[in-house]
Amino acid sequence: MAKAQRKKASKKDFIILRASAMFREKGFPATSMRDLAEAVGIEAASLYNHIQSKSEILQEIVFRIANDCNVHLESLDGNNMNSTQKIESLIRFHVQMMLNRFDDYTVMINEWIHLSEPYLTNFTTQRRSYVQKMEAIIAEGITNKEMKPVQPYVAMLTILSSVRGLEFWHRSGKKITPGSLEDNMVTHLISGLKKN
Amino acid sequence: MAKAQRKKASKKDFIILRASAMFREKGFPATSMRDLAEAVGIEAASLYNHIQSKSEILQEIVFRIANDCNVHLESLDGNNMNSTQKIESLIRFHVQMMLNRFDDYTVMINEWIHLSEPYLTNFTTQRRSYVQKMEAIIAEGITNKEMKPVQPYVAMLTILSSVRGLEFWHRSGKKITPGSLEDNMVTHLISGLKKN
DNA sequence: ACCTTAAACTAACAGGTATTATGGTGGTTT
DNA sequence: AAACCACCATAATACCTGTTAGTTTAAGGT
Repeated sequence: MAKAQRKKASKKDFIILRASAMFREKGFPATSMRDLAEAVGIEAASLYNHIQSKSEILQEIVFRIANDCNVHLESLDGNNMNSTQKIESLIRFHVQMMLNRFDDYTVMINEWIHLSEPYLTNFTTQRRSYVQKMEAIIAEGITNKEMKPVQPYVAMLTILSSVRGLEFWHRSGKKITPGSLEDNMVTHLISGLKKN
Repeated sequence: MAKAQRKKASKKDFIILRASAMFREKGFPATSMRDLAEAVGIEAASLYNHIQSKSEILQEIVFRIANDCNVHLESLDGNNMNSTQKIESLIRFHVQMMLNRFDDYTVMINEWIHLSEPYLTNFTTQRRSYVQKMEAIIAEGITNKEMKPVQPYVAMLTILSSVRGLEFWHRSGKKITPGSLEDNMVTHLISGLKKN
């Protein structure tokens, strides 16, 4: 039974894997269950032996990633880093998420709006909490005189949006290594934030 | 006749106006012609007295904005600004586009992928040309030792993506004036780029 | 009063949507 | 050998999709 369950979970995971790639490429509404079924290699109706609905697939993709982001943010609390170090850790974490889990991360960022209730409200609430904590770190950095007196909200937006933009780097054939990409980004965003 | 033509153009513009708002909120594929017709105040079939297809609406929205961006970029050539000033002008232009023509600009950024051929290829070609010119300005700034030796491609992505992120500012109820938003953004992005 | 014209309507089409019901197959457990 | 179960396909449901055809309404010009 344990084996059977493992096998079932793995097929479901495979479906979600393919769905994630298609949702990223074409968007959630433009991806049909027939498209997805073909990519998986079965008929559309057979998908429903493994998943409950199209919506459920999106939920799994989005909340897996969202959870991991929250866990990382919480992990910053214990360490005795200064504000700048915390923000740098945050940038590096998001860049790595974007690079290592490209489909899932991009789907979360671009397709969350197609979540159905109550998941939609749940997500926006979580996100508001997340960005507020991030703003608090920046505000702290300004108080400590580590950072320029910018609006924390604008700085937060700039940082998260820059990571989001890596979606295009991924599509283009640029031959820049992930490491140098990460460093470039940190340089630009952190040195723009720090007081000199 | 001139009057009739003006009147027809104005109704078509009204349809596109409403479509732009709906495409931004729900995305192009998730917006139905019946939804749009209801927002306009007529039946779905009646839309076709003014437009040729759903696709045409998207084309008009996207290429109007794209054209304006190209015109601004070309206008930078004549002036004798240094690289930093050019990039600053570019940032301010895009921020203002995002703030003043929010729906259209956001639709261009998020929904261009749903253009049909040959418009899709046309758009991506135009965009590649645009970003290459922008990278050239940054590369020039690095050669002139105005700017840090970052990868021009990464800096370009960071800047354009940051503007894209203002989409969330617009949704949220933050009470930051457009002017201070623009200045904050320029400060963060330019000072992160400049050599000190 | 008649003709034209723009722009709205209703009805319909051909195809696509997610999803459910049903029945069969092949392998595993009892 | 019998019962079970995961897994797939086929067929069908009820509805939504962009779009076309044909008709009606209303206003403007002669």
